[in-house]
Amino acid sequence: MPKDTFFNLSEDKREKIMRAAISEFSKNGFEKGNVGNIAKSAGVAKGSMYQYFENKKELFLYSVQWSMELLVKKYNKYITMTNKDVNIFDYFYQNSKDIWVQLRDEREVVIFIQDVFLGKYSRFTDESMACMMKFSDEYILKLIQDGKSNGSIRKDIDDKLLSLFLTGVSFKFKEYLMKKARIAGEDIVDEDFEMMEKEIKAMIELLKNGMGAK
Amino acid sequence: MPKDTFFNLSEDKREKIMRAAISEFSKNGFEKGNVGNIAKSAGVAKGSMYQYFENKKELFLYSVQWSMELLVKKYNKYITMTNKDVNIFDYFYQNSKDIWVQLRDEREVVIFIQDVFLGKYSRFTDESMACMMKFSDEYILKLIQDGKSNGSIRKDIDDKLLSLFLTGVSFKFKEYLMKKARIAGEDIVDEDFEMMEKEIKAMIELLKNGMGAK
DNA sequence: TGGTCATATGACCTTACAGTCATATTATAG
DNA sequence: CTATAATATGACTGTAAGGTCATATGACCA
Repeated sequence: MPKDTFFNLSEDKREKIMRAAISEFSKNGFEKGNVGNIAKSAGVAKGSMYQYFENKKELFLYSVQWSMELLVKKYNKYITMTNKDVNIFDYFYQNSKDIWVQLRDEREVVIFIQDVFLGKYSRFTDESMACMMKFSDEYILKLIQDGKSNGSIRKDIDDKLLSLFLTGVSFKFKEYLMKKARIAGEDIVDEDFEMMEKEIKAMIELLKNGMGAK
Repeated sequence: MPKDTFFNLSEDKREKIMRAAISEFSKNGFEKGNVGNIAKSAGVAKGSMYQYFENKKELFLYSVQWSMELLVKKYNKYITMTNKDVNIFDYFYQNSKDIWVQLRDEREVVIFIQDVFLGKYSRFTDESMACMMKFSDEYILKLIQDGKSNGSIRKDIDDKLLSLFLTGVSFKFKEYLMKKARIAGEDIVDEDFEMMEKEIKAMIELLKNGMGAK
């Protein structure tokens, strides 16, 4: 957690610092990520960074936290998630669409967070991060159990394997969406959006009925 | 490519060096991976490492190459792959089983290579590595096209999406197998093997027919 | 205006390592 | 047995970057 000094800054300045950090870590990873650069991009002195954060690791971990909080605040990500009666396929649909929308105006933050989840910064088996992952895993598991009891998911396969199956597809598909977004560039047109929506639906069809010919 | 001096060493010594390197990079990643440590583990002087390799990056890249070659040599991985009439589901089955078997006696090498493929060392968008990935992607695509024409794979979904679907599951499942292997420890018993075989089959069932209730 | 406290700053310190090099050792040749 | 080339070695160098600190700046109060 950052020092008090950091929270005494204006919201604007804090945001500038965090965005600079996210950008640097995204580009160069944790080890090569340079605190001096971050300071420069944010328009503060390097020494100041150490008035705000204990060390580079704390800065990194707070970058993750800040990003998550930003996305939650802006898009209510986890509020929609905790609704009752969420079908796992609807969840997949919503989640994919969310990411696509978020990529429009929060490209860097979304890419950063996805990389964190995809294990690019795996040297941090930090508890807080492990906790986030576990939380997400457990949510999926719950959806699976619900799906089994309401008859939308087959019952003959172990929950753990179903979860593996779903998250595997999910991760890969997100990766793909992000690559597409990168190619599409800054502004994503409606045509891209329609295309992408079709692909999400095709993916759900595969999740439901598999790739084997019937 | 290492210098001539390296190839003048005995096979044993070369192996010792490469295994030391793989172990170090696996444990600490590329940036934190220490050439001095590698030298010490391999029982040579640090200076010698620079008689063998131009720099750390070359050492790393050759570690990848060496690992691949070892696995191919020991298990004919890519020879079985290029057989005619390979069904994509059989391929998945064989591939998963291969990894499990290989984990028994080449744990470190397999884990290293998997991490490379899973993008843990993603700062290396090296051509040679990108090439490996592309090769593997294209093989999958070919299997999908074959599957479509011989009627084992549904035709109403785009190849690219099918490939995404399959590799997503595949990656995640491999990750899972490796985690299990780590837990099982040094020696994997027959019971583990049977359990794992059941799980592979369940996964293939999901790939074929999906997770939706029928 | 002067005093006190919080914050900003960048020169400086420290450390860790990648990479070098002069020298020692060993192998090969004549 | 000597000369020469190839290789091994580890002390040394250079440098990048994380982290510190004495000092400057500015805000707030009396």
